[in-house]
Amino acid sequence: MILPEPFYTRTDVVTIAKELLGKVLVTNINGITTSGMITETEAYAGASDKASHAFGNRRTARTEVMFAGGGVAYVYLCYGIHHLFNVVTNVQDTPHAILIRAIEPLEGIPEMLQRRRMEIVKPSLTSGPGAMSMALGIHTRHTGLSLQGPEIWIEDRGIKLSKNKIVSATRVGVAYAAEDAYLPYRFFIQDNKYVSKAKGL
DNA sequence: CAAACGATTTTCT
DNA sequence: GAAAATCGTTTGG
Repeated sequence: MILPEPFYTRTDVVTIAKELLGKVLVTNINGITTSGMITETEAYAGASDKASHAFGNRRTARTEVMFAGGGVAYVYLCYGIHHLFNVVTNVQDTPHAILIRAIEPLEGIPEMLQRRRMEIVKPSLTSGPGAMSMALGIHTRHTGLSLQGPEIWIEDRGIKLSKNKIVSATRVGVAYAAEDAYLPYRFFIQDNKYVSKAKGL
């Protein structure tokens, strides 16, 4: 089943980040369906989180979509090339978001390989936020889209993860965020090959 | 209007 | 393991 809007509009972004592990992210772009199980996420707690683009309720053209109610996509460009896919959570005017950092490929693997210009499947296909977005065909033009489909959505396929498989750690690439850089807001599935190897621990 | 920066990835040593 | 690449967004003049 597709995760309904109330799943996203809850107020505890950390809880939602943990629950997204094991769910399936699906895209249908230009008629091509690709999907994968979410293996790694990071929570960004809006106004009170120095690592968030919306820290202190900073509103710009780019961050505006985070101020919408939960259940929409926030896609932005980093380092000029990488499209990073986030899920907006919480209620309207509270800019919380969850960065999806890695997935384990399920459907449309040939298409993902083609988009990444790779020939064989290996963990680098979808481990890491920029790589994952490219494999799924996610583009900044998809920012603001509803996660109820028809182009991007997240499904619960009944995958159960035992709690000791969920590991928390510090977030990646947020050293500039001072004390908030040490918050354990990164979550991933232990022993899964499709978790980004980026520095972080 | 111009300059600096980064929630990363890839490639080379 | 370390360093470079690269451009939209943000910030300052």
